[in-house]
Amino acid sequence: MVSSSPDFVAHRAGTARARLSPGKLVSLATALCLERGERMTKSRRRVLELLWRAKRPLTAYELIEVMSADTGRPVGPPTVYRALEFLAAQGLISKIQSRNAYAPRLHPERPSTSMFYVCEDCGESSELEDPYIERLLSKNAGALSFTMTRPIIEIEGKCANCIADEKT
Amino acid sequence: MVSSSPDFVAHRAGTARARLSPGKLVSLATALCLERGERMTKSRRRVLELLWRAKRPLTAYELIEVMSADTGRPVGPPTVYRALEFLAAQGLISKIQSRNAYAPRLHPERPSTSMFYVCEDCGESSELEDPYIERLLSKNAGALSFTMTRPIIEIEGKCANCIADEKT
DNA sequence: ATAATTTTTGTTATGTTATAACATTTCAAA
DNA sequence: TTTGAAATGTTATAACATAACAAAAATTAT
Repeated sequence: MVSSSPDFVAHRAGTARARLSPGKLVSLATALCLERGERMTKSRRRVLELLWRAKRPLTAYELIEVMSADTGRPVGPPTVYRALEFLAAQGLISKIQSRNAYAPRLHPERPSTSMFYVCEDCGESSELEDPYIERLLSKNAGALSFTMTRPIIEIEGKCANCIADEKT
Repeated sequence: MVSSSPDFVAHRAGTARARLSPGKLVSLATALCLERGERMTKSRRRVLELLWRAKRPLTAYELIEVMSADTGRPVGPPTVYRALEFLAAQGLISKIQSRNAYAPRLHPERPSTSMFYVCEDCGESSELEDPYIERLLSKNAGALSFTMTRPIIEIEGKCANCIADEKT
């Protein structure tokens, strides 16, 4: 994993939600937690905000680096992994399995599954929801007498920018 | 990761190919490699066979253990990872990202993408192909000006056996 | 056949990702 | 304001994966 420090630009996205400011997003997330009787603590908030501001999904250790720099003291892996686990359980983020990295979900208030289009060159990811595909997958599961609980859909490929760059 | 030793029973599958004997499968794989000017060497063959015989996807370190026991001498991680890399490049296996484990592909001769239904209780996986879903994903990619090269589709849930067990 | 070249494997070391276990602190309810 | 539950800090280690280079095996050219 390359260890350059993350730049802070909004995620690319297929929906309006992508344009929420970090503050707004954190407010929304906090409200969701409140509704659910969960606590949006300092490190959880910080992790969510860092993921939201990042240009691409970040690894746990990238978060650890930034948060350690933040506080001037070393932050242990469990701190970050616990925050990630919590945020994922609340549907606020998803793990990008193919990169061992974590991305914020654009519509945490929705139960529907996020699909991620991940550029194999630059690592940027775009999130999309497609309930129709989700239903098809669930239907296929049925044919196997399998009960679907959590689809993981990650599309590797190249983003428009990287394709353009290749041609120059 | 639990480290119990793998049992050797055929993968569950949605197609006839699942019933190929390990010998037949290895022959087919060898033939494919030959066509392509690639070599099916001893450790590659052994890894493929172990994955084919296993009841569920195996981790690299499970393979290392078995192969070390096989030969009476320690097998290093690079040996296994290199074989896995080769087999994946030939379309003979897929990595199950959500479990850091590896499964054989039922139809290595086909270019189409495999989807894996993975039981979160017992770890068994069933493979399915669905060109229609693949086309939908590719179409969505287009809407993002994204060129799809490799979809990763893993469905977590519960297999029929584990659901039945729960009810007893 | 044998030298030269390429591919594969062996070996050692290390890098990266993630969790276990237990002490301490924080927070909210009683 | 105690008390109990949840969250965090800290240390250690487990689990997953690759880099770098030496040795061996297979392939090709001579």
